Amino acid sequence: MKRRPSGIERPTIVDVADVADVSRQTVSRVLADHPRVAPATRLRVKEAIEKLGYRPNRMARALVTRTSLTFGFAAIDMQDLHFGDTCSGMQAAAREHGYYLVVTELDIDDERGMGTLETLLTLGVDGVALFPSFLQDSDIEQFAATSGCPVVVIGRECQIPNVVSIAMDETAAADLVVGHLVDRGRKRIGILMNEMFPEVVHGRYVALHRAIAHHTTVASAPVEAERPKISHGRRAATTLLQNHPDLDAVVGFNDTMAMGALLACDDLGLRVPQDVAVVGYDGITFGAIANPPLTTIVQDSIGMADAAFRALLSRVKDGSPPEGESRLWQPELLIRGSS
Amino acid sequence: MKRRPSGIERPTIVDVADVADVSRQTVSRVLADHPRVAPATRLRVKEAIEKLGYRPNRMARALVTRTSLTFGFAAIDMQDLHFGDTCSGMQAAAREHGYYLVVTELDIDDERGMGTLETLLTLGVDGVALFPSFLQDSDIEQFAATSGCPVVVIGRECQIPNVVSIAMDETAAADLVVGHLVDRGRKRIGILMNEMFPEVVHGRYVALHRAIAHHTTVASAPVEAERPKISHGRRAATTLLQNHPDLDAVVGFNDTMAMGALLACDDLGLRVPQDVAVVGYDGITFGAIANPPLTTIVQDSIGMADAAFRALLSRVKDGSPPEGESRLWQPELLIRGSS
DNA sequence: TGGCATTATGTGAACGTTCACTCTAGGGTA
DNA sequence: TACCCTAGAGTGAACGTTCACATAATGCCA
Repeated sequence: MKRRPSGIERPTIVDVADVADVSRQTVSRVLADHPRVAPATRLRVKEAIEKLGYRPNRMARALVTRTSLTFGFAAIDMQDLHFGDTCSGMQAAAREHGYYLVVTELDIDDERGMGTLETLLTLGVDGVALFPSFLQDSDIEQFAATSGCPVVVIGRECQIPNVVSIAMDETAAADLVVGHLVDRGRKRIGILMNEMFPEVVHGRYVALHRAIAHHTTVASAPVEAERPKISHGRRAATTLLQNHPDLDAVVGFNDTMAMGALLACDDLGLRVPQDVAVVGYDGITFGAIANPPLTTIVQDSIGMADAAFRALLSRVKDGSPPEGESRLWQPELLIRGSS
Repeated sequence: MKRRPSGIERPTIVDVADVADVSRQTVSRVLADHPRVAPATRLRVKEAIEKLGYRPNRMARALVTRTSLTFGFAAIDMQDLHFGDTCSGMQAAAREHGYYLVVTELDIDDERGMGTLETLLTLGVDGVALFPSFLQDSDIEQFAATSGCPVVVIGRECQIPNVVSIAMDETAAADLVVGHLVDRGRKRIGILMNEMFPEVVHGRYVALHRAIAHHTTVASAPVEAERPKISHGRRAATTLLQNHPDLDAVVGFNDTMAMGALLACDDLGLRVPQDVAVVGYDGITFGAIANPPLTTIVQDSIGMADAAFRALLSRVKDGSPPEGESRLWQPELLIRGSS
């Protein structure tokens, strides 16, 4: 009696072996480009593979090798504009090295998102990239310790044993932003913060505060926190500007919030950049069509994605972290019309 | 001698069985919520699972059941703004049903993208969703036939045996757009087309042409085709408007191109909407902050993603397509300042 | 008591692959 | 001839799970 539930039967290595009249081990050797196969045999096997349309079963292979040539990529939010760049970049790097990327969205509702990560493990990934994970450092640390596979955190600096973090230099970015604003004569800067995922947000928050204290005569900056969406940014900026009429600059946690701030300025009859300068983070394309075009901090998403992949790969290969694993990525300031 | 290459040993079902002092089959039954397990035994097993932190190995399970509870989601472009919505929606639906989604980006460079799809199969997915696939119908047909798993195409209507397509009603959308423009007194409409992926684009192209021929006195509309990016849209719109000074409306293939058209109008000193009306497709958030805010066609991405998942699921479960599989999704017109 | 369901649990094989090892034929060297 | 080496190919076991079947214990009824 057949067990196979339905559908087409995909050929197995044994089918190939039968057709080529060799053992399955020989087929396996051809697949792995093992040198000790006679040229004639190799040819016969390759023909059989072609003829049957055989594709090796990665699951069976992973079961015995304990290596799936697959990395997991766990993101908070696939609608995030960075996600696409980073994920594409990692996919490209992975493909180049014969790896496969399994992408998943962490479930925020799930208690601390750990459940989804565990499921990723049951899939047999060899390593995991967390795209700016909202998980707490302690959770990541525990996961890294018990998962038995390398872990990389992208987009957020963190000091966790055995975890590589690929992140932008927030201090440098804040210096660029605040320095630029001060150069343009701004004296009083307000901040639009992301109220979600404190673990992710904190570094930028602190860096901006420090830079403002350092570059301006005012020791602290007023802050309004909301979700990182246009409408929320608009609301937060309205509140901020109404409560602090002396502000002559607003820095958004990201471009989306900053674009909300542009709308808020319009609502309040404030001219940008004459009355208020607005700066964002991320360098999203749509910043260019904002009115006025948005000044923003850009980072090398693709390069960071590539580094993340290489970090995982080198960990898997020889267990050691790659060179310069914790170097911070330098941001650039893209000056446009809003400042 | 140990084989395990490195890292933590994850407990297996046998470890659990040892601790709970039962057979592995009993553990398996507890995992599957099989009724024929004594309550006391069930409790003991669950405690052992908890104590060891055991997670079943999906690959081993998939090997024997020939079912991985995993669907593949293949996208052209993860930076596409629809991608996030659709993918999130499918993930949510999948998670709800105990399924897992493996997301991958099709490699355009790869000869017709088939290689990536094949790799997806070696991962053992139970079904595949193609997010608006640039693959040719014949390739999809062949893939559906040889893969032995259900295939769904999202975002593009196609008539392929055994393939469910989840798509918006392009005819209705074109009628909405053109009808609206004609209502506002527009007489001469130009089209900004996507030059990439003819298979994906064709339906919208034809529908718009038909609607224009039907609603206006002009039998045909001038078309300019470029890549669906802001800068390309700007260039295409400039060309279009310069070559056809009589145009009083421009329809963009998507919001991104339409936003390029807004810039082009600004470049050419044309007022929107007084001189030229501009309409896009997709309803992306940033359309709201364009200047003026962009009129656009919106579709229910989440609902479509959900339907795509259910289509795959019902195929896997009983081999039959779900009810009303090929119904088209109705678009809505979101009227804003640009028309 | 015998007979027969019914419930709870265990056993061997299988899924498709690779690993560690064995076997064979042929050639070179002393 | 006797010996060892090497290239080429094969064999059984293992990876971690579930399936189909077998077994043991229990309850019920005649």
